[in-house]
Amino acid sequence: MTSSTPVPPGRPRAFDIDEALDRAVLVFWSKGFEGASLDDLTAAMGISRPSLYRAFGSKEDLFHKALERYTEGLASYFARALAAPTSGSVAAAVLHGTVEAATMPGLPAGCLGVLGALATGDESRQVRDALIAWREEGTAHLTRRFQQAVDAGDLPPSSDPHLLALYLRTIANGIAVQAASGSSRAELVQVANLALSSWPKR
Amino acid sequence: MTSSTPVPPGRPRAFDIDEALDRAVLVFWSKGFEGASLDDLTAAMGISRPSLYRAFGSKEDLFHKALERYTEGLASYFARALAAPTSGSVAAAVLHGTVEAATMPGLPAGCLGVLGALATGDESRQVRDALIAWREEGTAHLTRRFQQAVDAGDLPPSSDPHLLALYLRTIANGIAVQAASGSSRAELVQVANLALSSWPKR
DNA sequence: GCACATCCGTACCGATCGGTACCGAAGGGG
DNA sequence: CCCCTTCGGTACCGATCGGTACGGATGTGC
Repeated sequence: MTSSTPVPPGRPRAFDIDEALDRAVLVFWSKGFEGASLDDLTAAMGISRPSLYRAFGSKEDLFHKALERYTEGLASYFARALAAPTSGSVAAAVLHGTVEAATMPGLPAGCLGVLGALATGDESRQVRDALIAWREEGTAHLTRRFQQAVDAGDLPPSSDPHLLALYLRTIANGIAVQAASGSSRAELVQVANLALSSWPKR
Repeated sequence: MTSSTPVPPGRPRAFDIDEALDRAVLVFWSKGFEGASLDDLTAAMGISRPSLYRAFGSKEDLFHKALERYTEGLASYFARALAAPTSGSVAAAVLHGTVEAATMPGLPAGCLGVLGALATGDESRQVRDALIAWREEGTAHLTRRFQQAVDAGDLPPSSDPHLLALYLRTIANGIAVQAASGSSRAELVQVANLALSSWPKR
């Protein structure tokens, strides 16, 4: 059964193409497509620039192959979640899998599929941090507001104001990404209402 | 009362600085900080490159001023929402305001605070679209799965499989942004569980 | 009307971007 | 042993990036 490994002519490749692809996944994941320069990629992959182009075609081709590998690897929880027995267990598996994959120690935070065209390069890190602080400030405002609500008896004493604020921020962030992806206002209003249905009753 | 407008020496500015800032907001909003080139900005603002630097300092300074103006303008719904009478009405005002602001006809979709360091320039539009398609595919899978659940009696017949799928995607996107912003796994697990508490019962 | 300060825009800077021409090296097939 | 094919890296390409030097224009204060 040598047909599965028909030794190609010419000088053999001196690096493991899958291992190099794994390195590329990490770079795109943490820096995004635009933020990942060829120097970043070649340095992480341990190969030269022409080697990258021979093996993967172009930066964009490389990104698509990295996304594919990410889908079959670190994001494979999604496919497994679809096979869960009930809709509730599907939903739980999707969200818990997302949380787990987005917060893996030693790996970039977040999801390549969301941040790939979104994350930023080194040069504008200050801007990115400023925006994180901007969103953080909003969360802090909400936390204080919900603490007042607890104090006023408007929310059950068992409520966690910070959790509620973080919950709202998360929904709002998700809505922003969905809107930028083309979701309609009517759809997102329904999503918002569904998210609000789990709000604690007084 | 001329002290409030002490006519400065030198040649007066030939353009309205606030109007130019509004144009800059739209550019950063739709293309992100890195994706917005100086040519994009100067073309939209109708001023030359040195004029931009004299009036705003640098590209980064301009971004911060644009973010400030966005906060006080199109994102002012957030400050108003905090003043709503009950926590539930705060939450509803925040999410509905987010949806409305993120889907304003004639304005960029999404939120400058989320997409500012995230959106992409023209050059990688194909990559961005590919990622949108990637997330869309996931939503489609979930929709089919939940349709099966309805057919099997696992979900109430009144359930909307597409809405449930979109809801999950939105939460997952928000979780990814939060994770990239530094939220811990423990926090996000709580957020996920809260989101799951509104899942329809059989 | 003259000095001064600021604005205007053209035309340029070095750095970096993604991508490639080129040539020596390393393998298999005849 | 030679040819062919592919891989290796150096050194380069044009384009674009953010940022600025500079000289002419336009206003106020003396």
